[in-house]
Amino acid sequence: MIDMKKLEHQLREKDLRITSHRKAILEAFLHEAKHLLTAAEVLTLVMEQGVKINFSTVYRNLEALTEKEILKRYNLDNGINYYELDVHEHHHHLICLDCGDTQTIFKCPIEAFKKEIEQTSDFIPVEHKLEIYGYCKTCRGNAFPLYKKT
Amino acid sequence: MIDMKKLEHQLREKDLRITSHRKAILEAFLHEAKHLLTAAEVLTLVMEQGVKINFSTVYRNLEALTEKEILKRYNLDNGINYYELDVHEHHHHLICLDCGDTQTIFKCPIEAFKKEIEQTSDFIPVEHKLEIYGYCKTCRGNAFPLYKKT
DNA sequence: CTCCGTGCAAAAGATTTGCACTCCC
DNA sequence: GGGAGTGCAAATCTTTTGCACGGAG
Repeated sequence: MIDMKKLEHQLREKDLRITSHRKAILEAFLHEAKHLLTAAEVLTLVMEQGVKINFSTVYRNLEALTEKEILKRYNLDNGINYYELDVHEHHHHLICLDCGDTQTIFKCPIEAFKKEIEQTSDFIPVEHKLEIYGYCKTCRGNAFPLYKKT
Repeated sequence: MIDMKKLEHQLREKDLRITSHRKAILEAFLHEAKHLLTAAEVLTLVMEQGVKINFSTVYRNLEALTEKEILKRYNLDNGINYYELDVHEHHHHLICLDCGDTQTIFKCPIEAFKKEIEQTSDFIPVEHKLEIYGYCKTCRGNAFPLYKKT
């Protein structure tokens, strides 16, 4: 499993200094059950650890950590960037329309589809963006009155 | 096929007044080969028709037309909203990483996958977001030096 | 001691909103 | 003529950047 020790190792390996802010940010990702976090959420979580931090620092670190493939960035339907620890394994998210919680699924129906596209059209698929929105176990009770959207 | 006459009919039906700006905006969508347009592109295209228009008007109309299901909104990977005429038929887009052009595909590999999720997990899928990024016929020539991203 | 990292403030880019004026129905 | 639609400017929200200072290696 991934822990702070491994993350610090990765930082060193990738020429990123180990600062208290950096550690607090990664701590936030490690301890937050909800996998996907926005910059604002990261800021709050770091603050809650008692670490004073600025938005620039959050953004600059999210950027640096993403670039070094320690975090992975997702631009969801609302246009806001979300981040999670990069597990280096292709996956997608099930996102609850009610509580916003996310689950990860490692099965991907797109790879075969991409081959099909490549063979039947003039387009060369490279990457894809797939998110599935719906209702999680906890919220499905509240869901049914709304359960009519596409 | 969809034309201005039909669009005007839809406007009337949905209690939206037929204004010169509204018509110019829809005209832009009708005549633009590239299906997906940003607010900025719509503004430019309307201006090119010789119609003076303000950004607020563009945004307010894109919003109103989307709400009435005359347009459909997509939030792409870059976090910007794109719009197209709502054809009321489920489809996805192939988006060229080089020139930004989009193709529409009506085949969707997700529906079956959603059933699978519903049966094998506690999550109730409702809708999904899928876009496939790659290189179009025109740009695939330039593509190969870059063709290594996931 | 040298840069990388940080805070602060200001800027940037996309989008929204308040208010007064305009014009469709 | 009444209310939806528009222009303009200012505000919002997310994210980026310039510059001077502070701390990790």
